Amino acid sequence: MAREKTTLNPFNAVADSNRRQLIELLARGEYTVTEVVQELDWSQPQVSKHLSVLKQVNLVLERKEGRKRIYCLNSVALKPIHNWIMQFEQYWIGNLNSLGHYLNEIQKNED
Amino acid sequence: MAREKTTLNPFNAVADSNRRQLIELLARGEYTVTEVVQELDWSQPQVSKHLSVLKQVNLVLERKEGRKRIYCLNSVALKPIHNWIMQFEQYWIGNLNSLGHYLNEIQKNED
DNA sequence: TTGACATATTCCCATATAGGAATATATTGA
DNA sequence: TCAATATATTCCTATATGGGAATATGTCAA
Repeated sequence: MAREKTTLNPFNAVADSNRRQLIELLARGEYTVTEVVQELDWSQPQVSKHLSVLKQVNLVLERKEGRKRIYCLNSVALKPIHNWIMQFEQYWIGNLNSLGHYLNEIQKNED
Repeated sequence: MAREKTTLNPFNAVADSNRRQLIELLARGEYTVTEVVQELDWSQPQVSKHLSVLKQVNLVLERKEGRKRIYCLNSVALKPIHNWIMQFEQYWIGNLNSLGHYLNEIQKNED
């Protein structure tokens, strides 16, 4: 077997750092392919291809206007990642917050 | 070029659904390779290889005990994903929360 | 030392990229 | 119709998988 397809789900689509950068850009508003090309200094096919991957996992919305296509982030499609990562949030709160850690220790000693 | 290495960062390591499942298991405590094999019903090399990837991005901690190796989740290594995803949380709160949406509409009409 | 157990590593292969270059498609305006 | 603009697609290649099978490494116990 090979790796899972990048178009399988947001986890795979977002693994690529260029696509994360593109997502961050599109979070700021609507962009034309040409505008993305100018903003990120990528080649035009590179932009179109990355947008295509994001479109296939519903991470971007596409709108036609004349010969232009306008893209924007569909942030809701990031929720699966959010939901998955949130189940681990509890684990590092106790580990990193020194006050919390201190309080936990006190509580332990009170038992 | 090819895809980014799975061992480049947690984003790439976590893209694989099997590794996400393994992470969920290890969040529940300490596991031996053999115990993971039994729990997930994977082959032993498969488990060792996936653990190796997770180890290289610091997502698991490894401890030796006799001929056994005991692994557990290093949840803090998930924080980069958490941090990245949190910057988009604001966008779907307004979109999904119907009360929030309702209030936003009211506010609009007041202008 | 030897055998059994626990784990890691190597070898192999089908598969899927990402990016560059070239080209195709679609739309507009003259 | 034709040229220009905007975007998508195809072709190519180097690279990196993930899993199975086989094997190597390490450690214990008798």
